[in-house]
Amino acid sequence: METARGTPSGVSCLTCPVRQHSAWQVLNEAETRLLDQRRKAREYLAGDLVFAAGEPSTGLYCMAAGTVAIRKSDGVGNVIPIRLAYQGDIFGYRGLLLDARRRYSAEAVRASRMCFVDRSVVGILLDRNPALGRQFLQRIAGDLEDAHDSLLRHATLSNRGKFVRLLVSLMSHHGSTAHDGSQYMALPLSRRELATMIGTRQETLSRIIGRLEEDGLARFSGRTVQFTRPDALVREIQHPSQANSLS
Amino acid sequence: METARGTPSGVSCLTCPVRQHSAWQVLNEAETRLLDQRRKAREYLAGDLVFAAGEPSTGLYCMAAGTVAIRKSDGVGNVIPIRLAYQGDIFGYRGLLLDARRRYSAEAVRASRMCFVDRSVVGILLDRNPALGRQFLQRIAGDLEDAHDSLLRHATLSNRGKFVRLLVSLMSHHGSTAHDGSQYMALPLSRRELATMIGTRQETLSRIIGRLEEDGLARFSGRTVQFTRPDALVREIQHPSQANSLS
DNA sequence: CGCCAGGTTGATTTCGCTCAAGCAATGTGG
DNA sequence: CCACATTGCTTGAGCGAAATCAACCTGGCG
Repeated sequence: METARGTPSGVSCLTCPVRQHSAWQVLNEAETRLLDQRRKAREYLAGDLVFAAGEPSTGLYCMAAGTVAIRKSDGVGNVIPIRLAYQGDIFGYRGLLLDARRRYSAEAVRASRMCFVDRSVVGILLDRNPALGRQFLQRIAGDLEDAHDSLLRHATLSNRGKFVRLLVSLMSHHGSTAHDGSQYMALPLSRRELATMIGTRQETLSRIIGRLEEDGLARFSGRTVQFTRPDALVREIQHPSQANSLS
Repeated sequence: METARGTPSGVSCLTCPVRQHSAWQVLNEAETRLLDQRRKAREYLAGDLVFAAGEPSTGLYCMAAGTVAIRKSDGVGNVIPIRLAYQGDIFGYRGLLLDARRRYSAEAVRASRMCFVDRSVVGILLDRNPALGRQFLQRIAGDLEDAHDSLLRHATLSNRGKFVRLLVSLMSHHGSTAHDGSQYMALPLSRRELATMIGTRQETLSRIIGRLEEDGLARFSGRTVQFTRPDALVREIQHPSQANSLS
């Protein structure tokens, strides 16, 4: 939680290091100033709910620091993580742009700081700057691409393959590299959730983890993971198995 | 193929029965006339490729009749069907709006007739009528929703459950109801493709089909399916299994 | 201290993938 | 018109992977 409180929230959007990587990059100075005046900085602790499925969409969120998990659930208690949002990511635009109720829940998995932008402000900016609409369109198209990639991988990869992919992707956001070339990170999700992301049970994941350790590819201890040979893991998923040889 | 040739392609967009259900519904008469003048009607036989992954996106397609399968493939020969497009559906907008190369392939699975609309025309219409952009945005968001639903079902449903869902959804587009309340249709895809849509092998699907017949829920013969008790099938997926009781 | 959530481990069974054979419908060339 | 190949689908046997059920461990917490 120190990370979130570390940076003061009183800074301006104009100087925000996040801006040039976000959808706001297309705004000019006047528009950015408007955004800055009307935004509301909010802080969340790990476990806090940002919004829940079924709520009306009142605005969108721009991540300044931390990690937020976006999850989808059906009516009978099944929940799957859809994606994680990090610094610079904007989320909540789907419901807002469609003027629909939230179909996902968003929960801070670390202490996080983000700016809330009300729908009225987004509407003004969209009217003034058509490029912003195109930005959001591209984000949604990117989300769609990700979802289809997941579908394809679910259909073709082994559980181990899926998990390694997931680990490598998480490492790219959460990881640090040590002096000896190994990489390490703190897992942002529980094993149970990691298991549902690859479509298996927690017990199965536990055994997969055991096998990865046997093979000397990674070391797990609580929430921390270390890739002892990062290149070997990357090679394992870049040289993928033809069709369904689910071995 | 008679279905496709049955309706003359010389009709105007203004009188097209498809229009009021499609994204074009927001166009006024002048805009519709422009669309009509610049569209190019094209005919495809079953098996014909409309576009392939990797091609540049030169425009979009509006289905007048028939069925088109949109598929995604990775680099090593794995292919999964993403969705089927029917009369009134528009496809190819993703690549066009993002000005990107095709990421999917589109193949006519029945003889089909569709109108091709060049990117220049789409650009003009988007500039003139902002509501059209919103229409496409909603379509993409809908596609995203579908993809996430698939992910959730893949993670939670049994193979049988997934197949029944797929059947019911296909029936809603391809099916007819008989005098005795039973429903029937001709399957638009091969068993192999149906199998990949639910993430299994064709042999497994064959056994699932056998079990459905044993249970007296459906009858299969070649490409035709009959739901003897449609309500029982719907009940099977509406009263879904809690969590992963993959029985 | 006992309780609980999160995680691991083990024993058992079910499921689905693989390999292989067979079969019906369709096509092809002699 | 017949031998033959091809394609789409079904069926069977064997086996490996993963789900299930259950016990157990660990650390955190009232």
